[in-house]
Amino acid sequence: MMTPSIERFVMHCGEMGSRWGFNRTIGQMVGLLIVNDEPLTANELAEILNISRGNVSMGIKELQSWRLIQVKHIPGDRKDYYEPAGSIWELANRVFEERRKREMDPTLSLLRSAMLETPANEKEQYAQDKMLEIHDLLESVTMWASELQNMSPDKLKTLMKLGSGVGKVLDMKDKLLKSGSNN
Amino acid sequence: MMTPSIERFVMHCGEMGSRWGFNRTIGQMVGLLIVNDEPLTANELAEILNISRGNVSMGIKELQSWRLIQVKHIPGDRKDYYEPAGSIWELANRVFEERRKREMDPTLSLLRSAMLETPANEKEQYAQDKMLEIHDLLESVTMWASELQNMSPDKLKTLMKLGSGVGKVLDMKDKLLKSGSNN
DNA sequence: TTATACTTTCAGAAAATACTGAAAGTTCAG
DNA sequence: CTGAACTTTCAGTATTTTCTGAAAGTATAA
Repeated sequence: MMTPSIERFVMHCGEMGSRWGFNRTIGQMVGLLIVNDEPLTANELAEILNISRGNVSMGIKELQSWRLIQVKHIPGDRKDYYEPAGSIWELANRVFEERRKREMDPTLSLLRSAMLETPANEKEQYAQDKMLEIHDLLESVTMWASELQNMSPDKLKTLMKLGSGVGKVLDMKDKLLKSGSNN
Repeated sequence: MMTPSIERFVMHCGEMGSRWGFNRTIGQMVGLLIVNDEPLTANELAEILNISRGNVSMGIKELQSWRLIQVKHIPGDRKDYYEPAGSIWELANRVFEERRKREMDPTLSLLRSAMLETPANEKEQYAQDKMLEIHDLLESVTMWASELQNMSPDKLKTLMKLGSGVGKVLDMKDKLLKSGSNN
């Protein structure tokens, strides 16, 4: 049903699934939909991956909540066909964003409320200091990440190609600003 | 044993644990060690978190493999005391790096080997094209991430503060290079 | 309306993961 | 060496997560 190299890829997605934030089956499903050259129905997914129809249905719901797949209707066919919701680049962005929401936002919100309390003693003061440090770091990172995500893909790609070269560009910027301030 | 606000933070770390790549207990352990103003022994961890001594021992091993905690010996005391292995910034870096290793490197290596195969038909050709796209994206991201991690924290912080302003700096760079090429 | 072709839901089963505690291992002072 | 103080290991158990399949739900054609 799958050629060996495709199967290897799909199974790998399954194994990595839980590290990427979902579970085995869901990893396999999205992997398969990405490398398959045409949309698949829920029944086809179940058959190809050897999992129950119910499991596929739950997986689809989850993948839709991540905005990674979408329904495609084929004229004259009542079945729901599924395909990736965008290019690889877009999918990667969605995973990134979704994980940010799930992994950082709740913590940020907990920390914000912790910052409002008045430390009752030395130990609490120490703890609050640390929490503030974490809060500030998390906040810069999330803000930066969301700003990067709003940049055009082209610019982002340029930036990535630049690599550690950004350092040089930053230095340049400083010099320019300094000489600019003399005007 | 813990003040309410500290307990709230530690329990939150437990709940987020699995999203961050470890499990509940390990999340609690690292959370507690971070906000506690002094190193703790394995027995203290077990007692404060109400978990078995054996569980603590396994958690310590895991946290050491992430390079998030380290042993501290107190003169004249045979017990092993544990404390965070560095500043919040350093810890965050380690988590980031470790996750990159666990979440991207294996996939990159699978994809590299998939690129060596010769597609047998249309479907395989399509799959290989997609895999190449994923490969290239993952590769740029990992390379960029590791370059950023090698930058000095100061520069990284400047870069983050700059936010989407990097776009402007990039434009500036282009202009400078262009005018520079006239020399 | 009914039959058909499809999808979703969810209770219970199966599988995976995490935890306990007792036993074995280590280290070191005396 | 011996025993006390500490740590690690791991088989068995508990908990959590995932999966199945049958029943219920939905939509449409006739």
